[in-house]
Amino acid sequence: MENKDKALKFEILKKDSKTGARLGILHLPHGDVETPVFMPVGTQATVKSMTPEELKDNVKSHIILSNTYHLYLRPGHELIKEAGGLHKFMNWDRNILTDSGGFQVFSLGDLRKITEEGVEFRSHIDGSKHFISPEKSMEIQNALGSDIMMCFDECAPYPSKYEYVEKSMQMTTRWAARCKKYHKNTNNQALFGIVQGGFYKDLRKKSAEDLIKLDFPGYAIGGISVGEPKEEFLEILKYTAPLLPEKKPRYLMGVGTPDYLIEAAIAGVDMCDCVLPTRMARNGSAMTHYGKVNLFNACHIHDFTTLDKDCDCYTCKNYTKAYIHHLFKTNEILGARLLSTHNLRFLVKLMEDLRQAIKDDRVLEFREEFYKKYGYTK
RNA sequence: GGGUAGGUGCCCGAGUGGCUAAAGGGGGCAGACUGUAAAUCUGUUAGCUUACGCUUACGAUGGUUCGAAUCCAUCUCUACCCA
Repeated sequence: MENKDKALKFEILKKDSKTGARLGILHLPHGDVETPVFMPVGTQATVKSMTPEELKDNVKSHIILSNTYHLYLRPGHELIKEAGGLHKFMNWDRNILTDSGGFQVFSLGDLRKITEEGVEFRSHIDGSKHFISPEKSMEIQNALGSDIMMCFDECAPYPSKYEYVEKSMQMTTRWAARCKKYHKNTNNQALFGIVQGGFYKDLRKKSAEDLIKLDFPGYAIGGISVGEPKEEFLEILKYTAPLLPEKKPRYLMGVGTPDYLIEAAIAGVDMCDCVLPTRMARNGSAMTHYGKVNLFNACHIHDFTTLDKDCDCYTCKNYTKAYIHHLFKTNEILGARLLSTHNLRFLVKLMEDLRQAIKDDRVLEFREEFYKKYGYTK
């Protein structure tokens, strides 16, 4: 089953006996990554408000995301190539996964026009017109030099009609073949395929089967967590993950609440990413073992306790809720930084704990304990 | 002492006869955020009531009018200018 891609080797160390969860290591050009893993998102060559040192020392992250579309627009992939690649440009010597720009096809709404050839965008910055094809996305990601690249795909909105999703999924598969064909730097960059098919099981199955024929070193589940109810999310997640090759890494795109991460791992997913921890942080909310905490709320004015007594992060070791509340009330940027540190560490640590639970073969117990504390009724 | 401009809801501020419980900011209180068009967005912010609604409200008092934050008179306070 070894394919010719040298950039990635995936090793599965252990499987949980009662769930689909697995413990693994991604061997990548910029070091090993233990899985299941949560990957912080740094769209514009920066995980907002965090330095790479903080990501290493405080968050303890080994892989982050960045974005093709954004970096293509600014500063331009040629400039990043000139800088010596994205790692050097942003001073991050661990792994980087780049999204293909496919999600922008979804999120930019009426700023774009999709054809078989590719997608015509109007820049969200200045309105200028741009065209990204599967080949162009590969060219950009090659120039960026990320360790894992993503195929250019279309992420269908929720809800969407069957006929639309079917056509969209088929095009995504054709685009995947074109990506695969164009991408030559397989020794240094692993290219993942993305399963689409919305919330229709037969389409998910078809998408997975066709992509597997193309033989990618890893597979992502896209088009999920786009506003659907949790039951539908779980249904499609549990259905889709096992369709993907057992021995290859599975990446669930765009998932970042603690419960979704746990459910994803249990379904057999190895990698997740999300903007949620950093965005929530900038907007004043913290994820904690005891549920969500909004630091803007007046109940923290005199609260000189720490954010989360079970957290080992820099913020929780050094600061009180009263202080962080004050920082947000006064619009001080340090508030966003401290909460970003905490939220990212919280999710990275959640995955560390989950990995330990897999080692100890007690994933379901771990989930129950976590949910009980967090306040989930499930 | 004289003159001028003003006093609007927690604050700033629009409003010059009915569509005004009163625009818009700010502040306060809450909510949302899931491959980042997000340090963003949404709701709410006189009192009573589940609600219909009722009661108090635009410095004070009195008046004109079917009807006044808006017009008139007096008083009062503030700012600036002149003595």
